[in-house]
Formats: sequence, structure tokens, C-alpha cells
Amino acid sequence: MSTATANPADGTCTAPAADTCCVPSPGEAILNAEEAELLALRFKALSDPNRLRILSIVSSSESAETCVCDLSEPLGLKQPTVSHHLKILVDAGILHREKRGVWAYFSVVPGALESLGASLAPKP
Amino acid sequence: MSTATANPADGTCTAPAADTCCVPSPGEAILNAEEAELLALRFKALSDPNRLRILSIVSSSESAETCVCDLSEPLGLKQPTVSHHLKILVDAGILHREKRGVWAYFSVVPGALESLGASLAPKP
DNA sequence: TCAAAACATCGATAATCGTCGATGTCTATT
DNA sequence: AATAGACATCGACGATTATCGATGTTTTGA
Repeated sequence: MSTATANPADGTCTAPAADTCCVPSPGEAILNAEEAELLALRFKALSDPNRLRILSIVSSSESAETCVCDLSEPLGLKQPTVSHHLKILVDAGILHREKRGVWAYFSVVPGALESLGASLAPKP
Repeated sequence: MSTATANPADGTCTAPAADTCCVPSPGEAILNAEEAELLALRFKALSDPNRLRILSIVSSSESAETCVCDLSEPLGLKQPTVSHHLKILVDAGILHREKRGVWAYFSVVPGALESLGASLAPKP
């Protein structure tokens, strides 16, 4: 199971067996599709400049809480757009939403960013 | 500069000044647009399930090096697609490409993922 | 010199995403 | 009850993205 013909569907990559290419890696330790999908969803939440700035503002706020109207102006985005980004961050488990009266306050979920960062570590 | 009328462009959010909303945060420590754009670009490289699996395969490879033909089969993707994903990861500074003969070998840039993960830490 | 193989690049297509105006929902105030 | 304001949701539009077939480039082996 270690020699050549890695992609029979293409008929290509039938390595000359002499040189060492196409050693299909350990086999088991590979991130499976479902896990990858879940992880990608969380990174996708961080893949937009405005969402990163939202996180920066929320986490650096004195009260560690921010309402939507605090974000619209410094980002130069309209309210529906800000709400949309906030929803993505909440769905990703990164932000926490708490409705108090008319306002909605957002805060960073404790440990959320750290655990995401930890998934980039060399070896678990 | 701490009271109300956060979004004059909309005419909205003229807070009643009695309750505490719309305190526009510290002011200086906010991630600026250029930095956010750059960070987002790197996270965007991690925001695709197949790219995460590519990283998983490359980093768990025995020789810490992988060629394209090793990736096409386990991911179920055609060669041009794999090449496309690899280019994105290389451009983001996460993977290193080395051409040896006919094959191209990829390896994780040392410290690249760690430094990205560190940008998610509580306080710099 | 020629053929074959690995990989990159191009062009096209379907899907997803960011943005915003319009509208709906809910709450507090009058 | 009615109004006003904060926020969420909807629908639309332009831009970006993932995927793949076709093709180009480069290197090895005959």
C-alpha cells in the first residue's frame, strides 16, 4: 500500500517505483471531512476584515460588551450589514448575544478564540 | 465624546443619554482596516475544508513533505483544484513549495500556524 | 530529439458572500 | 393604544470563490 499509482481515476501518477513519490501518508491521522467542515466554518467567520474589526472593538471595549450602534459608525457599514456579520460570529460560537431592553449587547465567548488558536498547534 | 448620537448618517441611535448605550469604545486600540485586511487574508486560507485537510495531510506526512499526487486521491479533487488550493496556502505564507525534478513538494512553513494562532490570544 | 508525466495556468460555470434598502418584530415611552 | 427607536430578517445585486476540462510548461527517460 505504499507504492505508486495514487490516482487511477486519472490514469496519471503511476510513479516509476524507483524514485520516492506518492507515499500516501500515515493514513489514519488525517482530518476527516466533517471535522474539516466544522473547523472551516469557524475560520470562515474570521476571514472577513470587518468581522475581525468587530471582534477587536468588542473585545477591547471597557465593559467587554458592545451594542450594534457602536459598530456601525467606526466600520462605515450600515446596520443590516453589521447585524449580518454579528450573526455569523454568533453562529460560529465566537460572540455571545444578550438582549437587554431595546439593545443587544455582544461579548466574546470566553476561550472561544483561544481554542480555535489551539487547533493550529503542532500536535495535539 | 462619550454621549450618544453614534450614527448621524442614519439619523438613528440618538440614545436618550440617561441609559448607557453607544459608548464608542477606547478609541485607539482598534484594529485598522489594512491590518484587518491582511489578517483576514490568512484566515481566508484556512476557511475551506479541503485546504484544512491538505494542511492536515502535509503536516502529518512522515517526511513532512507531500507532492500533489498524494493529495488528489484522498480529497476526491482533481489535480487543477488541488493546485489551486495549494497556491492559496503558499500565497498566505502557510505552505512552502519546493520543486524537485518533476515533482513539487510542500511543507508547512515553521511557525506560520503558531503565529496565526497567537493573533487570537487575549492581549498582545 | 521525442514522448510521457507532473504540475501550473487559463477559461468557464455554478455557488457562495458582502452590502444595503425595505420591511418586520419587539420594547419602552408617552 | 400609539409612537419611536434598536435590531433582525428579507430580497436583490455585484463580487468573489470552488471546481474542473483544456492547455501550456518543464523535466526525466528512451
